[in-house]
Amino acid sequence: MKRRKRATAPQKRNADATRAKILQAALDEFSERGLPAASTDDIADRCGVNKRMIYYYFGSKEGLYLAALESVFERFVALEREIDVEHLEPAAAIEAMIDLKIDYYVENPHFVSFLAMENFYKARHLRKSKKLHMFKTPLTEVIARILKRGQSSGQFRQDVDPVDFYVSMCALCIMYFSNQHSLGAIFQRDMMSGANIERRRRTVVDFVLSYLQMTDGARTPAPGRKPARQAALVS
Amino acid sequence: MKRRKRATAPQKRNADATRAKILQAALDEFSERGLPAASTDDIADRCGVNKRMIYYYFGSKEGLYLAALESVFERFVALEREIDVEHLEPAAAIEAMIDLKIDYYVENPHFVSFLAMENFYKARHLRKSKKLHMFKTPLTEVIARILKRGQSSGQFRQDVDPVDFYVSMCALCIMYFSNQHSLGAIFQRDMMSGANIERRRRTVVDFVLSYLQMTDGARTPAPGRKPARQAALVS
Amino acid sequence: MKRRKRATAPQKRNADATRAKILQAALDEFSERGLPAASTDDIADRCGVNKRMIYYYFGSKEGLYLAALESVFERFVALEREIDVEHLEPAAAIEAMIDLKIDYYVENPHFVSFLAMENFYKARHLRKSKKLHMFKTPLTEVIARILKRGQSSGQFRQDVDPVDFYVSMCALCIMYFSNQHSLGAIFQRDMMSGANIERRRRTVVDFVLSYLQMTDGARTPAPGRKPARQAALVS
Amino acid sequence: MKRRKRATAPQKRNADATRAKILQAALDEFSERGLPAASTDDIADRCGVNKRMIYYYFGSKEGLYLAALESVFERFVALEREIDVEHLEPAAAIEAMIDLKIDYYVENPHFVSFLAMENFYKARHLRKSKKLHMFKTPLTEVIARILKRGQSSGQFRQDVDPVDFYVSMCALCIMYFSNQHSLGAIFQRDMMSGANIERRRRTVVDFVLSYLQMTDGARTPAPGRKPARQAALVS
DNA sequence: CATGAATGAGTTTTCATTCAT
DNA sequence: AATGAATGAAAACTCATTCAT
Repeated sequence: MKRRKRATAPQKRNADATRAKILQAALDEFSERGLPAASTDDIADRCGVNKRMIYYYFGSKEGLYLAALESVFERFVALEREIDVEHLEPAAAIEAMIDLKIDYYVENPHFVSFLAMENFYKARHLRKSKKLHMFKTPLTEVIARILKRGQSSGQFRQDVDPVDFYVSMCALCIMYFSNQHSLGAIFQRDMMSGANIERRRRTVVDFVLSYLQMTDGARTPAPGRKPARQAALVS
Repeated sequence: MKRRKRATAPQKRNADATRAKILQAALDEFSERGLPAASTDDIADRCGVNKRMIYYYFGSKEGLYLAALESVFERFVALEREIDVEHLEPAAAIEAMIDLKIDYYVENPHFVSFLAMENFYKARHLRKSKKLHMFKTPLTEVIARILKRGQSSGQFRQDVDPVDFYVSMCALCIMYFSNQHSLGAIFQRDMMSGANIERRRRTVVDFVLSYLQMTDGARTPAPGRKPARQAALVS
Repeated sequence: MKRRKRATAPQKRNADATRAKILQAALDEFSERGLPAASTDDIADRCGVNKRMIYYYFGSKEGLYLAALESVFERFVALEREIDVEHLEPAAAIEAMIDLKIDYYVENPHFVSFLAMENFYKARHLRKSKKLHMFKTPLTEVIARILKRGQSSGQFRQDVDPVDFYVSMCALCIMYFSNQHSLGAIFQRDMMSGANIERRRRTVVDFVLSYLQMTDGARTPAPGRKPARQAALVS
Repeated sequence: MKRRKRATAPQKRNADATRAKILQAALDEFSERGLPAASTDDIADRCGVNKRMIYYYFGSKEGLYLAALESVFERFVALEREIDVEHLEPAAAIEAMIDLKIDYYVENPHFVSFLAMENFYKARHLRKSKKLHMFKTPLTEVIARILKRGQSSGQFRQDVDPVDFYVSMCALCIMYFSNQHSLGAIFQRDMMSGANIERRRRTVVDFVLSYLQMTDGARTPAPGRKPARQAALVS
């Protein structure tokens, strides 16, 4: 049904504004419906801009997706770059980072969606991005410094790989949000209630600090452990 | 990407086999391309079955997706139901469960994909499933029993919520796999190498047991912690 | 979605019964949805008979339609053949025929539907019927005899063509029913209420008898009448 | 019945013309084949317009059907609105209206087809039309005024309901055309020959004026009339 | 007689993209 | 810079009909 006349008047000639509007609409559309289901018609409708402009500014639907993806990652690493925890106690610094992440995921569901989507597509587009090198999360370096401080003061265990540690911390923070819907459906909980999010935050902090403060080798090893089904891992 | 006239001979009349073939092809197609991008033409071609049969057996593309989703979850909970760790030491039992999960994710990338996809779509289809009640992971109960054993023997801390704990364990296990591509691209690592997977496995076990074995309140609290930006959580 | 197992057990071998069931279902389906929209699947479902049987007994969907059409017309002319009005006064005989028709249309909406449908399709199938000759309505002859009686007694006008008269009588009776939905929508009336049908019945009788009882030429002629736009009729 | 690649050159950009072409083709296709059998492919081919344009302008096949239906009705009531019979003698005015109708049906078989089709579908689409209120035929008011004039001059009977009368007049006019094919097949006549149409016209005028000019109660009542099978009408 | 499974052609509809202004 | 109109390919889905048992 011939899309009803937009209410808005034809665009003033304003390249930056138009571009920005399209990008914002793309962020919404892609994170709601995913790359293949997103429609250029809908994106144009969402922002009251002529569909042709998408091609003018972004070349193609995929070009627009890439731009949206990059913008999402840029904002994210920009925030991580801003954090200043060097003046805090090591444990407090770790907590601050966990807070940062959790707050970010709560407030930026777009990021969570794009990250999941992009992983579903095997990071096909992310890898194509010329800005990929900019997305190396700055936190790993911050973490490295904090770990060092905590280790030299004896608060933290010694054998921690920063990247591996970062992944663990991240996993504890993000999976709750990225998988909120299946968890919610299966456990019949509203994962996004304030109380549940706070509980999550405390659990994450507890997990991470427990790990860091555990004296190396102090924990009871599981006796007779063998590297389960190692064969399968070769593939 | 062209299709057209299958060369294969007409199907033998065998309802179960045909249904199963379609389902398997759907598993592959959906987990590779996602629900909207998956094509019924391709699914039919993949399994050499007339496209019409998809509608005969599953009613619609979405019906087929739901059937595939359910089959993926059924297999998963079936495995979790089989596990027998009651005879193991609590710590060893926990390790065994982590092994089970990690091995499963390594060997069943379909599951990881479907889970991510379904969450992307806000569990829209999962919630529609009449089998949803069957997907309540049996592990939470196993975990509850093991925790109790570990707690009464004094090995484990007291204040552990089984569901919350399950989510954490799960997060540590699965996020590495579900996000392997973005992590791999950003950190320039092959997350699926045997060595990396083994390292991951050890880290997860370490995280989880550290948490469980930490004496309650023993870890240094981050001084002056306040419930960061609680306001934002109200929404 | 693979049509759910019929509740009924597989058919007993009973040719006539099966044929009749299919025919009845076809009557319903065709008169509800029309020939092109009717589906053999639905017809089979409606009567709990295997779809293949439609082809066994009727050859094709169109063959079934023709059989349904013929059955509808056969029942109709059978009724008209039964009527006995020879013993009634001419006017009463006319009234009896109008009653017969109106009652029939009220009670057999299938007939009204099939007649409209078949006319929409330019009587394509009716003309193909080998039974067409049987459908020459017997009423025209009954009418001819009654008119003669009424004319010789001086009650009825002389210049009446039986077929033309039959068409008029029929029009007054059936159009109210065949067009009930557009009339109902436009005039916001429930054409099928008992009161409205009765009013219709009286009006029809009034129209028909007024016409028949009018002395030839008695009515005021419209002065200066010319055969409006005759040219257009050539086409 | 094959289509495929139009040979025609791409359309000039002219929204109104394209829309109009599609609508005209739809009028033809729908009135020839009916809503379900009509094909958007054929409609596009008929008017040399890209099939996609049907959806661009009308949203769906059903949207196009509704637009066609509305256009058919609009033209019809527009004509009825134009008629000016106030200056004619009452009887002549009635004749003029009958002429108008019959001429219209002869020249606009589309209207007859759409009306029959829409009634077959229980006025489903007509009722959905936002323009339904515009289709209340203006003739009923014209008729009311003429009847009043004829009644006060003593030419016409007193007890005439305008809507009921309109339906009768309409029935006498249209049924001959809407049912021309079954009547033609059964009576072996060419209903559309000029002579037959003229005879019809005279009969209709005769019927209608006889009814109107009949002195109330003057006609011989059928003795012992009882409201035949009234019970059946309750339902 | 009766049936469930299978087929291929055809249908509406959607979509990213480009044209002409 | 911006726009409404136009396009062709491909998508999901439907259907009458036939096969094999």
